[in-house]
Amino acid sequence: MTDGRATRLEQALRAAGVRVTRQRAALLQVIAAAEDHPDAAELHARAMTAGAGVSLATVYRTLTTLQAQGVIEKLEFQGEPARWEAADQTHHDHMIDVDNGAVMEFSDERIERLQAEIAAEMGYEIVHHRLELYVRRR
Amino acid sequence: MTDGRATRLEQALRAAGVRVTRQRAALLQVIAAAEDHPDAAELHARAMTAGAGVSLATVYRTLTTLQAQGVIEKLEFQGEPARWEAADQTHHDHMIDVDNGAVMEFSDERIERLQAEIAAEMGYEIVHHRLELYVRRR
DNA sequence: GTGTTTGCAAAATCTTTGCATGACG
DNA sequence: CGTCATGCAAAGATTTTGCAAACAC
Repeated sequence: MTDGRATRLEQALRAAGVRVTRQRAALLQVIAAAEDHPDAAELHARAMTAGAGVSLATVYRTLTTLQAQGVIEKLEFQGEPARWEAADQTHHDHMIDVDNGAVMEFSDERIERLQAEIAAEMGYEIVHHRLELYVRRR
Repeated sequence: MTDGRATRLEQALRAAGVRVTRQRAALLQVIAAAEDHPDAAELHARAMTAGAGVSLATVYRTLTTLQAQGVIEKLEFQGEPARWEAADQTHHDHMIDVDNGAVMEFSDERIERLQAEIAAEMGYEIVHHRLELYVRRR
């Protein structure tokens, strides 16, 4: 079975002048399959396990490229290496369990609205934002 | 004129078993005087300019210590070295102008409340959080 | 074909650390 | 004085980059 989403993505990338190399295709697969939030080293390991020869340098370059294309998003939690997630979902923020490192997603349009209001009041518009809740089970 | 705040802080540190060395006193001064959000290298430079001999390693160790004491807070904006600010103010979040790097502070109790609500609904309590708005003038 | 992308290894950046020496309380 | 802190230099961790060879379109 062919992965429809990956194929569509590849076409979009080509249309944007980004070459879909064997390495990039492999990383797209790995990212699409990820249900967590892996960092560069982890993505590299998964691509290698999947049989795709890719260098870590290429992983980094590819992540930058895919981010510029809006295909993936970069997450930078406190003091950890950057993590990545597919951007094909609806917007959400993250909640991190400080005891076990679990990362959960949540979204709240009231908060989104308030952020936009606050920025507007100060004469700005939001380009992007970052909201992370570091939490503990109660 | 003596700096009342710095003196009180030093007493609190000593009470907590933290020695107030010449280097730490100098850094406390520099941090108290800072009206911006300097990183370790910048704090080091300011301390040196002020005539205090301090090594960069000590600056890093001191920042870690002061953070553990709740005296300062660590800010980690996207892809920059960590910045620091005195913790003696009321809680606030940050807004960063993506065009010129200016960092502004803001606070909104409605957002704070919503965050706590969301965490509670999922069975968690907030240990700390991070909210950054990357903005552009409109 | 030809301009992009890759791999490798080296470098860059920021931060931490081991160990002998110095100094705070 | 005993213990904690400092300085130095070396190491760590993550990410970036120069350059020649390989590849996508």
